[in-house]
Amino acid sequence: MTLPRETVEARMAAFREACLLKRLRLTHQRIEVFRALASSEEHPDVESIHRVVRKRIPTISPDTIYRNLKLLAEHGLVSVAGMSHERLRFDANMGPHHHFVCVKCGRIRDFTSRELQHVAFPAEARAFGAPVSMHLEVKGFCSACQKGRKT
Amino acid sequence: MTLPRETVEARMAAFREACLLKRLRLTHQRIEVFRALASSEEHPDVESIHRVVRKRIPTISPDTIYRNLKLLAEHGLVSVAGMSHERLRFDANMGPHHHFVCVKCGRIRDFTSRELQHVAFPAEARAFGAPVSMHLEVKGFCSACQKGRKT
DNA sequence: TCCCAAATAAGATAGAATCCTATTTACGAA
DNA sequence: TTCGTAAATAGGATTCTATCTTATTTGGGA
Ligand SMILES: [Mn+2]
Ligand SMILES: [Mn+2]
Ligand SMILES: [Zn+2]
Ligand SMILES: [Zn+2]
Repeated sequence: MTLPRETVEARMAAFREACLLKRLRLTHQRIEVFRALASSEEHPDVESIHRVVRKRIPTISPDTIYRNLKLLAEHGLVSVAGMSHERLRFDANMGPHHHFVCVKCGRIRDFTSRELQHVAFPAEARAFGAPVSMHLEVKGFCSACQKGRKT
Repeated sequence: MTLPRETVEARMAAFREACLLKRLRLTHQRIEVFRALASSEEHPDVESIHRVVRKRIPTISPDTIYRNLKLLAEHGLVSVAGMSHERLRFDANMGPHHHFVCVKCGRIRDFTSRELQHVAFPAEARAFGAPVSMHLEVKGFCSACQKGRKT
């Protein structure tokens, strides 16, 4: 809620534009859900957004927040922070390494990179506090899922 | 299950060693749970590990898998793949950027890095298929959580 | 203004992860 | 080896997030 008003307004304008283009109805619920997210730098969860939107639309249901955010994510208007939110998955490889994650089948493959091995914590990240680890996640289509993919 | 036997045996030996050192009891359940994970490159979930271990210990409960993996993760003997697994969190910032995630309070902060901006997909990752995006996650203690931290 | 597919509200449901507790067990000490 | 005890387990109960179902409402084109 600390974003400059003009940034939020720009996002709102782009949002309305994109919804018209994509034939997504501009319900007040949808607009207020997006506004709450677009006004935040906190990467909020559904409950947090619900608390905000309920001030303007007291009867809005959590399901509407979920439904809209999922829809907007599918249309590339918002994104989900972090990795695909499935069940917990574990790793016995405790050496430093990175992951290639297939966005279709969910398979996770390890890799190391001589280049990246020596990359220090970015100064921009260090400004936020004390980094302790770094993990690169490359998302894409694995070889198996790549063949037989549309277009 | 395609890992060389000697790799698995080395991991088992290190595991027993670490458990003795940390005074973690070497129960059959714990040993077999670790063995199942240490024998896999698939970053398996609890259900998958349960299926494997049940062949040797038919009465083992899923709770025992969860409990042991959580314990072992706290002791740094295994790790959890991907980012902290809490509820879904959303992002209206659709530009390319990375995240600093505080391991204590869970706060997520955006940053960009001129260096990283121009890093191509690592060849090692490209070998697995067709990469589409890349995201760096720096974990650490944010400034607020850093002060007043033990040691 | 009318129409209807899209969207919503509210409760039901599903599913992952954790909790509870009686029972069993690993392992240090005698 | 045996014993005592704190740690660990099994299995059912519980919690909690996210999705689904369905009756009702509504945005927006005609
Ligand atoms: Mn890995
Ligand atoms: Mn972000
Ligand atoms: Zn795949
Ligand atoms: Zn913090």
